[in-house]
Amino acid sequence: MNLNAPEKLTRPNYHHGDLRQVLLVSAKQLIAEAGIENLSLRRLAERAGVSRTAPYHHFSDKNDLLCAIAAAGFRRRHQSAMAGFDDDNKTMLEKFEDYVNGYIQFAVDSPEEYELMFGRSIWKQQNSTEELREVAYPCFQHQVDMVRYWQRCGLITGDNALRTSQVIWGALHGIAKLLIDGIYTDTAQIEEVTRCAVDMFIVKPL
Amino acid sequence: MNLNAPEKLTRPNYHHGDLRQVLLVSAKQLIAEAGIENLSLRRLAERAGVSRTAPYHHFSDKNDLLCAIAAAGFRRRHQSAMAGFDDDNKTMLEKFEDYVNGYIQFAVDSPEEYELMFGRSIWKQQNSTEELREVAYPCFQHQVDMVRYWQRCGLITGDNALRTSQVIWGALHGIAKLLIDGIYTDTAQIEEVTRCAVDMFIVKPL
DNA sequence: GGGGTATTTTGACAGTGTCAAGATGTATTG
DNA sequence: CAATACATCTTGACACTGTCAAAATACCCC
Repeated sequence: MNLNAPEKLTRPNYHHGDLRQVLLVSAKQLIAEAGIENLSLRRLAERAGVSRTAPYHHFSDKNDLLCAIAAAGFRRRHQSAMAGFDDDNKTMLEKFEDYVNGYIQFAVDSPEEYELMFGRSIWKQQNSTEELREVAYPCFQHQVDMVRYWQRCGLITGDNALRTSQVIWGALHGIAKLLIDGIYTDTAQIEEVTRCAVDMFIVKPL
Repeated sequence: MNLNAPEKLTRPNYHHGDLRQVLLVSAKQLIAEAGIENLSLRRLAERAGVSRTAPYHHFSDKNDLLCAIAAAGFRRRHQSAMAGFDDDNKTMLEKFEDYVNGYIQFAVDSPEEYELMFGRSIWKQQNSTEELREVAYPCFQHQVDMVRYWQRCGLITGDNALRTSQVIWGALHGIAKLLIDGIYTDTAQIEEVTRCAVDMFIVKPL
């Protein structure tokens, strides 16, 4: 019937079989290549060898897809952060340093994924999926727990772990954003800035 | 000729006369109402009572328009920051507190404008106009100068004003972003968070 | 096999930014 | 004053976008 249907040649079955997963990894690739703002469902479908509206049977929305990608990112990030913190061979200072460095490095290494995970598009005005929230909140909570630990160790001042954690996370988030959004243009200074951040937050030994 | 041309009725002259300015203020309104992502040149033109492509004779691009709006925002912000800092009736601590509070307040009061000014869309990959850069960089530089002042006063530790300023600005930027992007959902805590930030950055009196 | 459901497709609609050509004013110059 | 140059505005068009409705196709269970 339709002679201009190359996808039918590359795909033996009418049903794709694993479209949801393929869309997710393909979207991640597309985002890494061209940025979030250049991700379109249509191009995504084309890459998967599927019609324009096929994705809508696996994701209710474009926003739904973005939330799913972000949720995967949070899972990955959370595991990495926990692994770094639970390493008993490290001193508390090393743990803090690694946390700071790891946070910035994650953002710099995958700026587009970071932008998606912490950007406004999926968080503003009830856009976030329940799945996303369920994955992200433990991630946020873990940061508070770590800060509480460092406070009890005496590495960080203050007694309100939540507030302190909000400021520290804010600093890391802000530095990361200013870097990957192109405002801090000199990315060679990353190491110096993070070191300065660590110095400013820890209690100085006399 | 064209009977469906209501704009011709509301506008006596063929030439608008002040379209560039009207577009700027109209765009600012539209952004404040519906957010940056909902700003379209077409709706903007419609509001100004002008055809879709008329704006292109005053702004080469949508990006060009956004940069112009952001530049105006930087001018406003810069003046406000300078006025607050040059007030000789304030102690250095009060100046710092006012700077921090003013920064967060500016972002919370006009989240969409803040998003535009410091968002990636106009800064990433050579998107920024020369006019924007010329207005914004003094704004950034002023923050470094203030930090240097506070360091010399002994209010803030460290000897590298640039690095310290980058961390402090990062913290303010990050907190602001987490607030206005909807990740810190509890906006009632704003005051507490900013106070905590001030406490963490200043040298504590014994 | 038959009916129900999940999946995919085609068609369509309302948007978007932006380019090319033409129309209409204003300014300047001869 | 007339003619020419220039700025400004408009219409038409193109290639995109997200998303809905309806039809087609394949899979699954009774």
